[in-house]
Amino acid sequence: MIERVFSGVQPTGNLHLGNYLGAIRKFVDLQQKFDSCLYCVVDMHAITVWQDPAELTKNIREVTASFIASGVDPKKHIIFNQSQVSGHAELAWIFNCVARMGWLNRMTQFKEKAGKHKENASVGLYAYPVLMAADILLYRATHVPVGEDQKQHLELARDIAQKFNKDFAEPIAEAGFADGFFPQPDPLIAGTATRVMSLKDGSQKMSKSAASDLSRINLSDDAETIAKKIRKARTDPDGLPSEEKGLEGRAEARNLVNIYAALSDSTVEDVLKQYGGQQFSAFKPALSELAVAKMKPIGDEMNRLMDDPGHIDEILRDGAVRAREISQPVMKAVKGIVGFI
RNA sequence: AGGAAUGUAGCUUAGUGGUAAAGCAACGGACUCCAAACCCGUUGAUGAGGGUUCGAUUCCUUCCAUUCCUGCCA
Repeated sequence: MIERVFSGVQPTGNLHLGNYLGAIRKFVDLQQKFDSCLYCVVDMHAITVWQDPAELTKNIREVTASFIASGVDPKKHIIFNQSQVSGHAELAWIFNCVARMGWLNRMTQFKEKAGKHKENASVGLYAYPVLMAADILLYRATHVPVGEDQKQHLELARDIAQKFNKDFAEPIAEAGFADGFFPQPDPLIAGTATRVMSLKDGSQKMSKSAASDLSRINLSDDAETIAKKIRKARTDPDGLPSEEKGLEGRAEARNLVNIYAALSDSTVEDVLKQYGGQQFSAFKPALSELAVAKMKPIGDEMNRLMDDPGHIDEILRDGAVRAREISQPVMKAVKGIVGFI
């Protein structure tokens, strides 16, 4: 069975440094290691909470642009948006009938997102993890880069794959698949998990929904804005320690060092070796120079790409065609297995 | 499906038939190695439509949304 990576990013709102360091940038490394990578703009997941249609269109293009600007090769691998490949929806329905309500009731992310108003959440939000399982298994993907918060969803995908294999063991065997039809997708925990925290509160993840825009660095921020945000980032009264241990209990300081390490492709240890003992007034300008140097080319390239939406759409269309080539035989087999004519 | 209640700023709340108030949040300044806290300042709201009235955020009415209770279905 060939190894294949599937990863999705939701086109909702602003992309920020956390999205970049936590996900998008990793795609570039993965495309060296795996022959087949699918990078999917999951627009169908996005609408589990209401999206303004015009904004959604723009956001789909923006995420696509961020992939390309970050260095993903849309020729060698596949960049596409989910809704153009109907197999996602078709397989999700079949999986809806495989997955059990009890499994979904346990999903912590639904509980968090729906909050106290569970009755008011969309059915789609509830069924979200099933669609995600379909995304992965539609391509019989073997490796899925996931963050901590998505681990539970991946486990559900494994459960669904397993139950499908078991429920339809006989027709699967008849179709010539000896060890089950769907593989068990594995999580890809990429090296140092870069968790980028809010610049205003080191205990919160950097997020597009935080009240203050100063808490995040957007991919669309210009050099001046990036510098300002880093200058205003929260710290503490001490200087930088020379060893990692000195960052204990100093979430904000650690976050800035983490960001520096991630952007410079080095380690926290190396950064502290260089900046240990220095004041934030020295470190912050260095960090902001580094951030601008790394982020600005990406932002510029995104802007350039966004100026020609037709070109982006063409890339997505081409990706969708190739994604369909992989998924159609899978879908055809699945339909046969469950007994559809 | 029946009944009840609520709707004021991003959030939590006040209030009045005559310029809509506060706390938190946000933003700016000051302070600070840079920040935080404190201090100073700024932005920002009556769900939508209709009616009564000189004047409606307030009274009436319709709609919409939300919350609670009861029932029905699964």
